[in-house]
Amino acid sequence: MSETNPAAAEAAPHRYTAALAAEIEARWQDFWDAEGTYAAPNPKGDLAGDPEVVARPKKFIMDMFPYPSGAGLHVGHPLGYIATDVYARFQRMTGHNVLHTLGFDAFGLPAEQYAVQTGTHPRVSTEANIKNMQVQLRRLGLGHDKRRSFATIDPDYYKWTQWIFLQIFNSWYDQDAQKARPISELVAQFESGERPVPGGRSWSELSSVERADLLSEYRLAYASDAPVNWCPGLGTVLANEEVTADGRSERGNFPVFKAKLRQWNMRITAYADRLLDDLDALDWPEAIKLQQRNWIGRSEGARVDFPIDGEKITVFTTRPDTLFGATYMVLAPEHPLVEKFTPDAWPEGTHEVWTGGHATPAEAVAAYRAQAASKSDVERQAEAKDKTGVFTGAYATNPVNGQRVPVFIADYVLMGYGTGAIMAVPGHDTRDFAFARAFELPIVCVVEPTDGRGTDPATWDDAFVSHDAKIVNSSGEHVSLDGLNVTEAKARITEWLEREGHGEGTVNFRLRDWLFSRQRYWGEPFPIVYDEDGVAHALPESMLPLELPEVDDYSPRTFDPDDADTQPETPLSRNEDWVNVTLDLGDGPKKYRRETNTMPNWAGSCWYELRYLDPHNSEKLVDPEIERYWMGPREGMPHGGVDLYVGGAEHAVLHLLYARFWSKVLYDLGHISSAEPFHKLFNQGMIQAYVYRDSRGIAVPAAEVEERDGGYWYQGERVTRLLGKMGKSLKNAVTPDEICAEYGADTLRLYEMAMGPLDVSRPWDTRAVVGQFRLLQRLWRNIVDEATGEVTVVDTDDVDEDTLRALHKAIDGVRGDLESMRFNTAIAKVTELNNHLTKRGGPLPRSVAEPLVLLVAPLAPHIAEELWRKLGHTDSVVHQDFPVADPAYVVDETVTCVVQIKGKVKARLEVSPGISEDELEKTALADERVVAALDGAGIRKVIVRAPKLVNIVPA
RNA sequence: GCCGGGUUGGUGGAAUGGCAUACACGGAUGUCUCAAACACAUCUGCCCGAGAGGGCUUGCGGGUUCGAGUCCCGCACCCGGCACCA
Repeated sequence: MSETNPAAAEAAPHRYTAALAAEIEARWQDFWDAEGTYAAPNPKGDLAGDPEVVARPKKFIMDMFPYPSGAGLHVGHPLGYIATDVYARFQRMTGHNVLHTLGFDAFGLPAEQYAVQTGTHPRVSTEANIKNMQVQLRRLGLGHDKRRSFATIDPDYYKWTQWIFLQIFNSWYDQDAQKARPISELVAQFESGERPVPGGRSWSELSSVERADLLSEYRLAYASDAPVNWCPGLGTVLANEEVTADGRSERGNFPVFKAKLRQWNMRITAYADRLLDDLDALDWPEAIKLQQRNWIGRSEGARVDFPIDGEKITVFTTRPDTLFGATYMVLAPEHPLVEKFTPDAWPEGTHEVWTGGHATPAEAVAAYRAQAASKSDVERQAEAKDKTGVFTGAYATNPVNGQRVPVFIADYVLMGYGTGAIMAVPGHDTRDFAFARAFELPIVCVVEPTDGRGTDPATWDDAFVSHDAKIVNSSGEHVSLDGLNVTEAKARITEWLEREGHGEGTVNFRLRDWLFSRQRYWGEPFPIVYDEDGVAHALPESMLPLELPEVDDYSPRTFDPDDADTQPETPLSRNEDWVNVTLDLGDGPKKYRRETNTMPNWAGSCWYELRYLDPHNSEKLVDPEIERYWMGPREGMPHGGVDLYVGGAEHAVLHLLYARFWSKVLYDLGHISSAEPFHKLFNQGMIQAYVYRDSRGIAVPAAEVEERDGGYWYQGERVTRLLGKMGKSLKNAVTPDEICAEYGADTLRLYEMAMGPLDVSRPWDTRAVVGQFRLLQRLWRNIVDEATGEVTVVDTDDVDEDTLRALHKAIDGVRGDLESMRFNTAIAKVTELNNHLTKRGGPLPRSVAEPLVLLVAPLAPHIAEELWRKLGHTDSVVHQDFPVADPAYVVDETVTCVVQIKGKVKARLEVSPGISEDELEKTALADERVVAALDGAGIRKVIVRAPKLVNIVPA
């Protein structure tokens, strides 16, 4: 609590109060800014500095940068920033050149929506939010190199985002070399004939449109028609989670249609294998690696062609070994071949449940498609248990045994995965089994069950799914798999399929290309123009940055909510002067139309680590020497990258995968030396907060809830307590500003670090913050006289053993804890030492006070800086060496040895740490409590772990 | 459903297979004070017992081990993520 009693303030005018903390903190924050205390020198360029510091080992310590929201920060936001700051400070004190800074991820939807509502330009509101956040963050004493900060909306920054887009646009993936290469090298291959042009003509015979279309097949950034959730009523495309279960928009409740839209894509799938393989060398949490592996979703299998009417349907299967058990096929409802094979009438004897009650196949297919299209993806998935579908009237042929198999459409098959078609093996696939039962389709057993259920599928309740069993009933004229195990059968059948031209072994990925355009205003404009033939051209580097133009209205044009045949009209497209331009792209002035989509929010965060290194470089994205210095490969980090990247686990796949992808392209093209952006990743937990709800379930202001009689009360009414997220809507937000005002930033920092291990979520408890405040007060009082403000430390060599041991044990423990980011236990060890010193009383020897202050410095930098100055030093505590423990004092003079009998503690002995096992055993067996407890019983065995433990096992 | 993580006092949490409950919050008592606050000191897992002391205890049930919060198997519950992935 802040000091309010005048009498007490008079008695202790120099007590460490909130007011004094505020004064100290403001003073040192000003000092650090003025001195450039946290400036990290580059080896060259405008940020070059002290060669001695540059020569040290480097540490690049980074946070996931924030989006500057209008709501400002609550105490949950800075958790990671404080952690990286403590770690960075520790690294500075252990001889490293530390790069630590923070920028802003400032393009995004909230600012645009605010602009639509208020007419305020997104730049205006965003920059105001950034300013506000900078004030809040500065108050925490974060040691950022502010020269390196930027926002992704700065034209100097997004110039390079656009430049990278052009690098990607102007590249293709060479499958032989397994790397990206400039598109000009592909053109040269086509020109020389080294690579044949599809269709048999020569490159010079192709029109410009044909050339552009061909290159588009190769470019790493390409435009294509992609299915999207189009909402005419809002005039925008929606993400899946913005669409309700019944296919309407969450906002406004308008209908949403699946529409094809010309969109930019990034060919991230070309990198699937490398993104997967390179994970192995990264120091990331296994859980996150696993999520990325699952997201990429590599599966080995085979493509199999099923002949139909002289053509074929190609399926992907991971179980080609079960081909003899394929009794029907299913296509995704959107599959383009469906119309082609749908006959005019139902074949003779078509089963009634197959037709869905429709008179013709065309009618049935149309009805099912309409029904599927009206449902959202979420709903299609929600109804997964009840298998729906309809017969197309067509039959294909199973290549392995020549059997006719009916072709269905069903929405459990997805157009976006594999080939959009499956062979159904109901005997050995759970979903196929359910579908077959619903539609009375034949089920065949081709994998011998190992669970005793027998080989008659009619008696089964579910499919038999196993990868470790014998193949049966799989013998045909041409090939037999009987008796082989699953793995052998896969190899045998794949070989057969390839030999006979019915298919091939293949690898399929779940990963899809990255949809890269948005119909928004507040994003990076594409540096792309279209000529009169509609061919896309890259702007030359000299025309970058392509700045966002002013527009009258930020809202997209809306349409009749029910009119599916509309197209989005982007805000940028309305600025005709900007859109229609005459440019000279090297072949004289010509008319062009600009691309009017903008890049997604991810773009700016895909490469920002690189710009921190060399933020003002106007010639290059980053100077190669500087990049190699901070991020190049090193011992233990073969792909290079940031030394530590801290952020929330919610970015496990998208952001981290996209950033890895961009790194690899830039690496392939020779722009950077690091093939991975983030060598070590750490996911901090969430700070949760209690949510109090009244009897109607409405959240009540958490700050006004009282606890008494074992319950929680708000305005006399009993309320219930649950753990939830912190935020405005749940009325439980606590801001760093209020904690700083009541206790100071050092207390807030300590509390956030002391709450628990950094990687787990834990609830905020404002009442408990005072504990860390008391720690700082006691620390202060151990060094400063509260009445006079004078330092009480004495210069003496005469320090008691207990204190030396307490000090060096603390140094040893805190060092290890900070290195491995166990900040909570580091603080506990500092507390223990400080409590020892409080209890000890008397003036502190300088040789104890100084290391104590240095131990605290990474955690509570302001008070440490103040005490360091009071102790007579004129240089900043930030660049002092972290104390090193004297091993002689880390071990105790005597240790407590526990004597157990059958694992139960029966006696404790004080012994020397160096005691031998024999002597310890003798001492233990001679102890009277042990003798009494053994009560004459013989001894079977004695386990001795000197000097801590003896365990006696009686006969 | 699948994948990942978790479950330790009134609360947040600590514990290389070796004294379970460090450190902090909260609580109790005392010293100081006219009184209170602050500070300092002592106590504070649960049960039995006046006490000495004894028994029990890391979600539940098994197992491995001289010894398990920690390793293995099964179950329950909680939190994330993914989801008809062929």
